[in-house]
Amino acid sequence: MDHNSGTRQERKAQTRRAFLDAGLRLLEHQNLSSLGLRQLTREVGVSPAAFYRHFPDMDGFGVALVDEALGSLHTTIQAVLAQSAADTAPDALIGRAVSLIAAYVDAHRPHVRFIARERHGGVRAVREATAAQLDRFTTEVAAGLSVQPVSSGWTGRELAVLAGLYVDDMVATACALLEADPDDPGARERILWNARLRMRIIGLGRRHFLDDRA
Amino acid sequence: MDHNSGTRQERKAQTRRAFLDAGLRLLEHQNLSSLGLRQLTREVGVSPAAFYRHFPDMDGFGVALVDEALGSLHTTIQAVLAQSAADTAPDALIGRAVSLIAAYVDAHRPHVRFIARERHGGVRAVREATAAQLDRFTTEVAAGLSVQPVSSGWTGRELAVLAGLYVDDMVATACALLEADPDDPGARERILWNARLRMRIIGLGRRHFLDDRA
DNA sequence: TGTACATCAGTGAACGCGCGTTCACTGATGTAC
DNA sequence: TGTACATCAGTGAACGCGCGTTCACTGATGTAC
Repeated sequence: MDHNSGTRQERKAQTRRAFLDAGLRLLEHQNLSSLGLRQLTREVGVSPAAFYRHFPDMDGFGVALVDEALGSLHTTIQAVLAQSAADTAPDALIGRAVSLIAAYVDAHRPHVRFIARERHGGVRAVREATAAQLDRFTTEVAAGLSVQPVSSGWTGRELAVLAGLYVDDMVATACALLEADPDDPGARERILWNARLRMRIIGLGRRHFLDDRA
Repeated sequence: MDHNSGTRQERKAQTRRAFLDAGLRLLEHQNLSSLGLRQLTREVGVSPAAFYRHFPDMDGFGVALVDEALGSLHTTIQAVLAQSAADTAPDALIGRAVSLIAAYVDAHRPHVRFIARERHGGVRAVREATAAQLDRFTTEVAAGLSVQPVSSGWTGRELAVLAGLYVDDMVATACALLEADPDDPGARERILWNARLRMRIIGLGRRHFLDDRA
């Protein structure tokens, strides 16, 4: 560790942060289950045994990373949904949502990479933690959709499915942005164009859902 | 190896198959990048060095598994698309597509698990092989959609996006089926109900796309 | 058909290496008086 | 404020272990004559 400052518990929190940052750095190019404890402590600059002062084992470390990566997104999503509730133009909302995803991927690339990689990865505890966070997003989006006039006549279950479709679509777009070839400047724009079209198609289906049922 | 039969090259092919099967078995519960060569050869019942007679390294083994898991799906998808071209009722197609996914997941659970796990996993060669196969699916679905009357007026690019949306949606449904709690008999039906509703929403968006543009 | 040689899938021993975990420890920070 | 004791984040050495890769080998199968 560097010569840190602050109280003992502040120093401890700093080291914990260093573990999380080092983990995200290393996990850009490998799976959690192939990340070694010694490799991690080497990157942090700390002895192997120090790890156990902060996490029970690698699984526990992974769960901490999930909360780190997705925990802060809830408030952001709430904000976008609140804006959309006050807005009538559907295409404006689509643009805003897609921009939000692009900005989040740009600003938190290692976090998104980690979630994409471990969402279906080999560590059960991490899969479950990720699923729990994504379920929360779906619930929040469903709540946001339900207050819009277009949603009258939809059952709660149908709205939940629609919200899940949006969330999965956003996750797919985030993954596509991750894999985009950085040497091809058009790739990114193409993905965003595709993302807007996809949301537009889903939105159209949403608006004509009741006509179809009637 | 057991006392195999056949010519020398047939025996070799049998051992290769045993490697792939053992790999799929072990990869139900771990990542490719944490699968050890010795662990794999132990499962096959062969000496560690034998591995190198069949694959250059673990990455090469992973790529072989991708082709194994997705290669055979193309003909199946072609068949469903051909049926759908001769069919006018859109809901019949949805039911057929969802049933196809459910049947494929049931029959090839380890393959699907492997793809879900390694699609965004830590091995670049495997990610690229998976992406290539899924791109082929998207192209095939786009071709299938383009011959339907509903698609007149759509540009090739728009059709490709729509096909990508369908493919991603099917992958998401397959993953959901994998994670379904086997102790909850209703979970499976709930997922299939959701999948049909999602496809219905997308299909509705598709049908009203041109009205919207006009 | 029988014989002599070539091929090559699988063997088993050996190598050096980095792994996760444990343990008693150190010494700076915190606390009670 | 000063002193004596408690806490606890981080250390460093030690352990046994399984890893990937190499190598010369064996012996059954294949081939040429």
